[in-house]
Amino acid sequence: MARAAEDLEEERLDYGALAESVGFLLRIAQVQSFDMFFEHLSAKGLKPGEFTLLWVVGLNPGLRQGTLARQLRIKPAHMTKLVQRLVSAGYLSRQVPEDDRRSVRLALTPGGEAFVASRRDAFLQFHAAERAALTDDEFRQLTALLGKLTGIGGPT
Amino acid sequence: MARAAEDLEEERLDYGALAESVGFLLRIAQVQSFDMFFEHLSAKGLKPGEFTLLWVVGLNPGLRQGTLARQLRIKPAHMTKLVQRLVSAGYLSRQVPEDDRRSVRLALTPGGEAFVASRRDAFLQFHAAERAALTDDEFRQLTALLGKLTGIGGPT
DNA sequence: TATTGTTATACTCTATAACTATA
DNA sequence: TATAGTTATAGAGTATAACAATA
Repeated sequence: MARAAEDLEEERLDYGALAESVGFLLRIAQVQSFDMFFEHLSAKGLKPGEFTLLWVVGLNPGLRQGTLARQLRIKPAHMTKLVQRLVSAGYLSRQVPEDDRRSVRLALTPGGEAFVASRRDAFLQFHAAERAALTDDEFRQLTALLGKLTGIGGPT
Repeated sequence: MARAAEDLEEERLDYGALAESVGFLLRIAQVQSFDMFFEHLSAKGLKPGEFTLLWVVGLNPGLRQGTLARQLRIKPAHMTKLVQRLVSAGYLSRQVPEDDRRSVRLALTPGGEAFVASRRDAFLQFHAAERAALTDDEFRQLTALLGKLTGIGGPT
């Protein structure tokens, strides 16, 4: 080979079939997105996993812990620790219902409500920044396709 | 069991703006994809990160370690450990070039070549399984959009 | 001084399995 | 017996910062 200078090599590698691998592209895109999240929101004390959990519980109060774990693809063992952390922080409350005392139902505390509300704008702003790289059409296509892959969202 | 109520709760949560968040959907889709990767390929001793690295080095021999880290969005500190592991496994060789003795250039060993070659079919099969959930059109749209987001692939 | 890669520490998340308490 | 959640351990990946060698 030896046809390439170093900066050319920097710009465009040969990925072969990997360039058409959904899994690989998802991985790269997701890591980029996390970087962007931290750039925008780490100063506000937000972590993607924690904020997502609080957000979803806020919209679905009384949700069972296991249901949440399955929906967010978080492993039960990790969910336990995540919930403990957010309970300690005063954002989340746990309630064991009478009809099935094995389970745990989650809700935001007033402090949790306030925390989500105060970060809501920053989160939506980040959301908008992610859209910036795409046209409106592309954005709709992408969210629809990812929604189809994940079973989330779909026709709203 | 109050099965009806549980199924309903299980099926469709309210995600609010999160259902249209590219970052959130990427995260869920990517976790699913990793699960699928492990189902198909963990028996072959493949891990996504390691196989990707070997694959790309195989297609771009003499690649600099730092270039690879930036392209694959792997942090330098982690890249060092990843490379050490693959060198120990006998799949990767390191060479310090004369013209810049700070840098490291990577190539597959014969063992590494054989390893990638022997897993190539299983990897392409996994790749095909990921496509199965989408029509050809949707697949092309998705890879094109992710390619645009990541700067990988694009017009070949 | 800046860059390349290494080392070290800490944290997040995942994988797995054993455990409890309920059903 | 099965299910919901917990605990414990190991590992993969990331963030951060300090560091050595080289440019």
